[in-house]
Amino acid sequence: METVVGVERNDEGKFEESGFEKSSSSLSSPKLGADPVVYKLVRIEGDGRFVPATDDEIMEVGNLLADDKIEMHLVADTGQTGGCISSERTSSGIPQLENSEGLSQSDNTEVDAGKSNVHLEENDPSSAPSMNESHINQSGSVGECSNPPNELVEATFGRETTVKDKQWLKRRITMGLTNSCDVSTSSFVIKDNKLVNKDKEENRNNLGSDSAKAPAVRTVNDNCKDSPINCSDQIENHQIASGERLRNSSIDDDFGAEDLNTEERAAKRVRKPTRRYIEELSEVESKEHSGKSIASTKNAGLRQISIKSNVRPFKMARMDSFGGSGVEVPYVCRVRRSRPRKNVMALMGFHPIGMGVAATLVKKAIVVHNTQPNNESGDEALKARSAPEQIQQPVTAEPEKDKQLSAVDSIEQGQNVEPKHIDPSGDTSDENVVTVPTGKGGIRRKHHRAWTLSEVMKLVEGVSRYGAGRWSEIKRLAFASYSYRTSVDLKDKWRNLLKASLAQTPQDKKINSRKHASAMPIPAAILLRVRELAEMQSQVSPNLSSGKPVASTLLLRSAFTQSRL
DNA sequence: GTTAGGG
DNA sequence: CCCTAAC
Repeated sequence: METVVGVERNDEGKFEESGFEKSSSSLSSPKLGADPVVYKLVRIEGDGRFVPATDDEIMEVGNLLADDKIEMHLVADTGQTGGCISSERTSSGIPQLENSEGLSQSDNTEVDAGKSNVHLEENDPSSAPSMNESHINQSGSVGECSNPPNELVEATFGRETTVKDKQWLKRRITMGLTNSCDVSTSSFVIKDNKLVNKDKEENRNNLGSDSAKAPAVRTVNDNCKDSPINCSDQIENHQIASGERLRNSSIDDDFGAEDLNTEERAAKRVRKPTRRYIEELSEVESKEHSGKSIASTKNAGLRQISIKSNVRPFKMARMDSFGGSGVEVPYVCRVRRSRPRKNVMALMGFHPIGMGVAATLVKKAIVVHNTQPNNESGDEALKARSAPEQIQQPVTAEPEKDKQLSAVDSIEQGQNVEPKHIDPSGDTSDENVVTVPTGKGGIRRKHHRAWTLSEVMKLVEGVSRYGAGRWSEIKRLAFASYSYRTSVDLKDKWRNLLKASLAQTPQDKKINSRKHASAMPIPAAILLRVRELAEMQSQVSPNLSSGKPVASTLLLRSAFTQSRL
């Protein structure tokens, strides 16, 4: 594939943004400032080397420039997109001439600040070149990011373009523009005089004394800034990274889009796909594409992520000593940190014998390790909680912890041993077991601690007092004695309560009637209260939420004492 | 370090 | 309950 690209350079060979002048035949002779810049047309071969453009090519471009001024106007708009995206390198491997910052900062071009007013007018001699140049500029940068402009570039500035193609192209361009980067004329900074002033002021602010030298192209870029949402949204479809960059850069000094953005975010906290999600996705993808070459240029970015994260788990055996005896413990090392227990346990399942031994031995070890277990210190609890994560860390994991953990896992998995004394956080008033072997071999989580009614009560009360969302507050004040409940736990529990309360109300209380012997039936009164609170909090603005415990708390209390077993 | 949300 | 992203 070969592409014809315009490359501008001054005498030193340094890339500059500038006027337009072709080396061999001058298409137009912009009377720019004192700094003469040569604009060269070159073709870039597949291997990335420059080849001087033939006269034909040059003529081609020239015709285009001459014929389609209006098109060029539009093209300039596309150019903004290019400017906005501005990747570091062109798709063909040449270093990008300028990125948007470069453009805005380049002070080599003498452009009268006032000129920017007329910059976009069709007949302005200086406008055409600079716009064209911005287009060309874009030809590199956009290549990676969005497809339609890419087509445009290849067709238009490739040398094998038929007239017919061009016409089609025009339509494409126009349509693409209206769709992709909606720069409505009304919001055109340039044409509207007031806005122009504003714009100029902005330039001045941003560039300081350099404002007078602000290159014309910057004006073009500013257009994009005025509708960054449209731009960025479009772009994000193609490449998130670029979109992000654009968004960041354009938000900074943008005035119009501020509220739009906040509005957009106010709705809900936006989360980008989690690593797990990506990984899982990549797993699937990699299965599908296992044989194919990975390096197809499109989607290269995404694909790369896939590749990186697509690290296969591998097993290895490790000699570990539990309570003095050496036991070979299968070990899973995944780069990705995620629920390890399942993996480990699954593996364990394949080595029942070894596991058995390990389990028993480990049991000992654990007992030893937990000689001082009965303190309620939150630290202990937290340590115990977070400990399992270490098991998946490669060999570097601290052996002690590791031991302990694998041990716990084995026990869990194993023969229903129920070492209550393992309970890391000691026990509070009414205690339940750490591992609850549910009838058919299912195992409750190690750290699982069923919510007692009293806890639920406290939670509800806390929420009513401090408001949902102030989890740390609630934890600190209402759950001071329950060290094993983290604020996250509170939050989760509240979420569940909410769900329960909402699910329950429509169909009266089947919950109570049903025999949930194991699961603590939450008294309807509490659920009711939960719903009440939820409603309140959703309606009342958060600043009022710090209000009163409300009388119903008392009712709740009585309800609780009654329903207590 | 906290909070929100998905798993 | 865990994990992770957003704040």
